[in-house]
Amino acid sequence: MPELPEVETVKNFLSSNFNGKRIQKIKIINKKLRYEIKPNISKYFINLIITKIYRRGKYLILLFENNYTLLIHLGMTGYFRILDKENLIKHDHLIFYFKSKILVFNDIRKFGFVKIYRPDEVLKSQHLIKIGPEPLSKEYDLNYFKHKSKRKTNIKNLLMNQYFVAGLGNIYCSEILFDAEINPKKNCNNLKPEQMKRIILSTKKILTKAIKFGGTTIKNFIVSNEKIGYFKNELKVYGKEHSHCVRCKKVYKIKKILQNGRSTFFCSNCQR
DNA sequence: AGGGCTACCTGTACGC
DNA sequence: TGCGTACAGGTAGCCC
Repeated sequence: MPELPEVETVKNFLSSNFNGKRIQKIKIINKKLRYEIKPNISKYFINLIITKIYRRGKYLILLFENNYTLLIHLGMTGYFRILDKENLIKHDHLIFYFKSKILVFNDIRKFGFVKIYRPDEVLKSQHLIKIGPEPLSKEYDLNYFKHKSKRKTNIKNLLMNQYFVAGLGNIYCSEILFDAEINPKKNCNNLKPEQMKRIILSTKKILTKAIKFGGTTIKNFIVSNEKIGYFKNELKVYGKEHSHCVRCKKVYKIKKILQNGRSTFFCSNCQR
């Protein structure tokens, strides 16, 4: 599920609720996620305060006062719930007990994970060492794009590649390319600088707007009762095959195709 | 080397 | 109602 705007929303939600808060107890319900949760996880974090919560790409990093970190990925269906009292449901895997709140990690498909790292190790971990720049940073600019887009694939797959730029997923790649008026099948070797510029600007514009709306709710993106997920109403092409294009107004021009086994949505009339 | 395919897991929607 | 199939926002490891 969660792409950069959703993970950013989760980060803000966790920060506002648990930054500076002390974990009293941790309970593993099911350790078998993508990677096994260390059975001795309590040993690292019990009675310690969360000092800062970061996001890098689609990853969450929780920093504790003893300098150990939790690296968390939500996979496709991972999410957090806050409870007043323990009230578990199917696919709850990990519980953090605070003084007055309980934080539960739930993940139906178990593609997510929770790993323990020393702070000097987490950025050098296999997950973070090779990923590309943050799309909202100054580093992701025309100069970067020119030098790193000399690839033998199409622009959709390039944007999906976390080593090229971190945090974009299947929804936002379609939305970004629609906004930039670029055909997702276009070979990234053939992009003109002017088109690269449009992709960069659209990336920043769409992500910024999506974060402002609290990300996109599709199925499993639940963050307690917070007002989130309203970018779903702002989607222009994702999940809208056979619709008319909101830009060129031609009917039935939103097509769904497969690229690298994933659905791509685009306007076959105005994305060139 | 890097790009494509597949596996991982569970739920849902749909056709028959 | 039930069964089989396809598909769903993710990554990573294998293969060529």
